[in-house]
Amino acid sequence: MIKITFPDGAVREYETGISALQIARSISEGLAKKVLAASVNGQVWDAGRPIYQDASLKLLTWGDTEGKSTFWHSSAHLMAEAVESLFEGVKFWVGPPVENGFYYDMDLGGKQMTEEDLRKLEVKMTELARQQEAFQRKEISKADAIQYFTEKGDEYKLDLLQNLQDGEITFYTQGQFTDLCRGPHIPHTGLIKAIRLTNIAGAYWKGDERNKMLTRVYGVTFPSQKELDEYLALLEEAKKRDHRKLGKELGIFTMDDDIGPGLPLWLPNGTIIIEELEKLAKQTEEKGGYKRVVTPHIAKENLYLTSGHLPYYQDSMYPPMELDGVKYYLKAMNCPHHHKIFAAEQKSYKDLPFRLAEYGTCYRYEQSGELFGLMRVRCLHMNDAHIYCTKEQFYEEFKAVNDMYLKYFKIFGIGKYVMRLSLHEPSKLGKKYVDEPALWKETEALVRDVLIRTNTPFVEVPDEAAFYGPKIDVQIWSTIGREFTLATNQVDFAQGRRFKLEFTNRDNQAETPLIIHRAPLGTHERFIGFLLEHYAGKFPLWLAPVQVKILPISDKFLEYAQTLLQSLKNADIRAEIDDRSEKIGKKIRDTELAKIPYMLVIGEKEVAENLVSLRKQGKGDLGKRTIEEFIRDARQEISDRRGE
RNA sequence: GCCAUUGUAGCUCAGUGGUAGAGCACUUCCUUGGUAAGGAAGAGGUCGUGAGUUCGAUUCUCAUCAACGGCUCCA
Repeated sequence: MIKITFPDGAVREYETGISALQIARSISEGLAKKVLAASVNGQVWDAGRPIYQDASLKLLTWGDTEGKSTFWHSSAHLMAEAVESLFEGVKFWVGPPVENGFYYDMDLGGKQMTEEDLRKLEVKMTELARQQEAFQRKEISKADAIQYFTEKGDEYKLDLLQNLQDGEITFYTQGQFTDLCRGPHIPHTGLIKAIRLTNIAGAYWKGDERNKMLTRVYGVTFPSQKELDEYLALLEEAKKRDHRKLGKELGIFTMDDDIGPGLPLWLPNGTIIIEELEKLAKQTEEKGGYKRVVTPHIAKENLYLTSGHLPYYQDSMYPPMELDGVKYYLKAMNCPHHHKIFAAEQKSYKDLPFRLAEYGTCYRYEQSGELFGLMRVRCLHMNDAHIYCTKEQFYEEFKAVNDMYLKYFKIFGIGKYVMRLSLHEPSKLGKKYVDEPALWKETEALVRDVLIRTNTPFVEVPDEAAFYGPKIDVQIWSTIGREFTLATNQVDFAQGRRFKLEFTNRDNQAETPLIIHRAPLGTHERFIGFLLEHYAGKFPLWLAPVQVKILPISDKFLEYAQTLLQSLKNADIRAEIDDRSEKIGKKIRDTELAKIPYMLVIGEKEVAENLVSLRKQGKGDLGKRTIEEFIRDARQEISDRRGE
């Protein structure tokens, strides 16, 4: 007999060799039907695998992350089985679960897969699932495994086997399909009730662009049709919040073939948002002791040779234009320009920290396949600043930057974010990173220290630093689940020396400052793209391009509307009159759809009483008040930069 | 940059080897209506661009550009 400890602390005895599935069945048949896998002593196992020793046990179902990923992993195998039956000679690479479903990479031997094939595969998968094929685990020796795949002529699985040792190799078989796999899997394919293969994509073998391109098929499955339907509905919702769609509908930005890929044109509404964001940044930076500067969009080649950017990033800079035998580049970053401003006047330790801020326009020739709406563009406006400070000042400065991030997150209601401490990879010194091992260690420790001392939660990620120093990237998620890097906060020990930046210290010695690069609001492009999805286009009052729409019941009241408009304009509130000869219902509907925060409905009664009827977007009628009252409240809401 | 898909009116989309349609938006007229769509008429496209096949191409083929989905990349 063995002792099994359950998550609630209960301990029960079972016969040696009992499986999690049998235990579940002993509790209830209903539970047993839902069990997908089991966590045995913290390890995820097949639910049907016998347990021979005392263990802690957690039954995993659809509600558990591991249960879900096991389900999707098994679904990938089911898909592979279907693919094998429809595409003879297919060879598989890997098929893991992902955040929303699974994929399997495969070599179709020159054959092409189409959307129609996906539908056929879905049918085949459903058919196979109905047969309730059990997933059978088999431990196998490396020699036998190699023999199996050699006979099959599968070089991909043989490649995988190279890195595996005897004793850790297992095969899983369901129906006609056998795969090298460490598992675990769900008990049988019959649990997979709803199947949707979502798309076909290319993916480099082992993620290396020098390798062969494999075919990757993505899919998602569910234990019931209802859940699939809900998932599809969610995708529909996400589509409506897509910043590219909203950006067009709300007149924020546009792209034009004649301008060029990745070069957005900011429409008047979008420009208002840009100006409001810059106002916020200027106010915040003013308080933080930053000085504003403006620098040119181009510079001589030599500047980027000095900074060290050119050898690292030449391919992603627009090619140079040559004038009088000198090459000029469009700037891809603002730092070298700011360094030159630091160097323009003699500096003493009394001038430090020296903080320069600029909403700098940069041009980056991003690979064509990288371009993505506003999120990834070739012309960007960066909320950039550089802080030149001593090592002693570093902690306070870095902390102040961190605090600034948090202040912004509060204003914009960004609740979910992850700070990623990006470190260098020692083996790539001199290639991807500046070859200064001691300085890397020192600055990485400095940054880690700030995060720890300020109790900032963070994760460490290796091999993601900038070439000149470690950095903190802030990862955020838009409400439709899109993940991206918003802000970045970097330490730079390299460029100060390269530019021979110096200040005179207390001992009358020349010293090189540390440089902090920071961009809490990222770029206008990415941030506004994010905000569009974050707010679903319903901007808070302070950001809304049009804040108030005046809706006269009929054009008899246009004159009164004009006096209201004038009052609003005098109070710096962005307002418009809907002077079309439409019914009030139509005017309200159009204003609601344009996501304008406030509507002032005026008719005979309002004119007689010298009032306005206030209506809030999405909330409906709020009743009557004087225009002065409305202006007072609206101005307060704007100056508070209120989110809701 | 690589693999796959898509490109028709301002927007969303239908359609065809014989030089194109809907809804919304737009213009004009009628309507002056009280909290999410009043009515009528009209204007608008050399079907992404270039070449080829064909008596004839928006439709078929190729190339090219762009967008979208991934991969790789992101100072």
